[in-house]
Amino acid sequence: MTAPQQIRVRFAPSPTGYLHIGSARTALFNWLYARRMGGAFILRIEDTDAVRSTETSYEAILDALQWLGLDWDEGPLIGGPYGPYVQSARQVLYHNEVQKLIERGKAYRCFCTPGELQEMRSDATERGLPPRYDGRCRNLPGDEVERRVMQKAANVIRFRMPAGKTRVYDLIRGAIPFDNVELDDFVLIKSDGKPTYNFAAVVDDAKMKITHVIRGDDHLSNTPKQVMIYKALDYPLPKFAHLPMILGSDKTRLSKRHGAASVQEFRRIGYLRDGLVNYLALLGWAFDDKTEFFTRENLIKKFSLKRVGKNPAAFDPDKLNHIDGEHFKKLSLMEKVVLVFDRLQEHDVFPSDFNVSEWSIAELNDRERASVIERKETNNSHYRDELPRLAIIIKVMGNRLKNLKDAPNMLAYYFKDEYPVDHRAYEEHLSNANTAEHLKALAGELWELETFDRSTIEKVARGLAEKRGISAAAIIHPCRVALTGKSVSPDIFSVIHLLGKEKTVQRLGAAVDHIVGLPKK
RNA sequence: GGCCCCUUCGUCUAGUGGUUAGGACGUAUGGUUCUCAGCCAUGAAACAGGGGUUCGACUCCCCUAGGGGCUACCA
Repeated sequence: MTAPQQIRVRFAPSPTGYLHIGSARTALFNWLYARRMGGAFILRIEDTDAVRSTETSYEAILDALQWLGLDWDEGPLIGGPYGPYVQSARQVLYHNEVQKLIERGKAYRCFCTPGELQEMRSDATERGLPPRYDGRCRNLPGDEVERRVMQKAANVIRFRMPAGKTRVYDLIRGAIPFDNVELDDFVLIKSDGKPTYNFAAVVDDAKMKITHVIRGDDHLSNTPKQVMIYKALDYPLPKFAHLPMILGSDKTRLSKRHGAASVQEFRRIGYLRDGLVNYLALLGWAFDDKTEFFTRENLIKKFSLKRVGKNPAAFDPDKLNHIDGEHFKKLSLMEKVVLVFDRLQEHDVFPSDFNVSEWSIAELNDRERASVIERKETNNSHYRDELPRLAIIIKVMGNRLKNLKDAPNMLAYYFKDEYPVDHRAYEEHLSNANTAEHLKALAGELWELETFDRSTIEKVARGLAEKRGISAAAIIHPCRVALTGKSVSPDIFSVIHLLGKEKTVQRLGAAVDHIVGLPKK
């Protein structure tokens, strides 16, 4: 009995842009598999495309992975026994390996120019043949090759594809047959000396002892070529698992025109990382017929490659919102407060000239009060005094605030005088002269209050309605629009309380002015 | 064009020869309420099409269609 070999998987992005949501899903599945199996998750940067690779992108990708919490066991920043983990630093390796192939007659130098190749292809296409390399440099005599290399003639190194068939075994799709003639004498080393993706990936995966290659579906057609390289180099073959693609709502490849497409965009919008991770896990994988909510620990516990599906999945923002919301809902009040607080700061929702006085902390229970006070003392933000009131606001908002991302817009009216306004609500509730009278009276009574807490406010408002012989709703609805700009909000008496006496009276006054200023009908 | 992959409600999916084809998102209706959210109740909504195999196909095979990928000195 040999000890079971350690599972090693890798995520190998090329630094040519932000971390795309599809790549993030690939990274996640690799990470989950590694964590599930007690294996190693390796990060490798495939920057063999000198033109498109950038340093900014490299940093953005690492940053996105860190934010997602997909920590790697070997790779950039931390190194490892099989480094370096950036392909541009592994040149020598590729050359040694390709040298072996040349010596074994499994690869050869090709001196064809891009122009010649282009001609070759259009020629073939014209004659209705598949465009392939015609093999004209396949059997150049050795001394001829040597002579041209000495002359520094530009050349690439091609794989000498043998005739026959190659079968790929995919963990998700089973056996897939390919005919080698379709594979072509593809390029291993470009004329700039850099390896192509197919070659570098194989050498690195082999040298890094990768046991499972889990990657996007778009690589499936590359796999037989890679299998041929493994065989030519006598490398042990890893297992392959090709994940279905993630598509946009129109079932075409997900891109910017579908809205957010990169991890950093979702982060900026305000999604919770665990919400995004949970949603991504559900794209192409399902644990059973009902479970959808997963913490990352549970994901690790339940993940398996066997339950990965074959069909491409369309990205559904609605469902993401829902899953994200489920994670937000599970947060404790203080966790929400901290998150929302930071987010409001990022969105400049705390203008310095907006002060709310005369509200009470009585709406919090003892435990909540203690923890918010502790939080306030340890927070060093300029706006930390807002924390207690924010805690009450979030409590009062309850499940109306479904996602963190909505906080700046939904809560703006509590913190500043410029907030989104629904004009239809104004027309509906703030257009009647009687309403102006009611609101004026309400403002007057509120202004006189000694104790400005929720129950007193409610008593006053309802009492006023009774005195004036109108329904409470006739005051409540206009009041809501006057104070929040919308026709929906939490319990209006709580809103009044949280806005404080001064702001409430001020906004009621503005609403009265608005009605009075309306053209007479 | 060639090769390869994929195809269950609008979307994500469960399902592995015999099920009223299940769940979730979204959506519709009613109830509760100061609005909304929530909650409760009730709906609508799918096996791409056609051939086989079989006593019996969503499930197995073939074809067609549609979508996707590869076909680069991109990854």
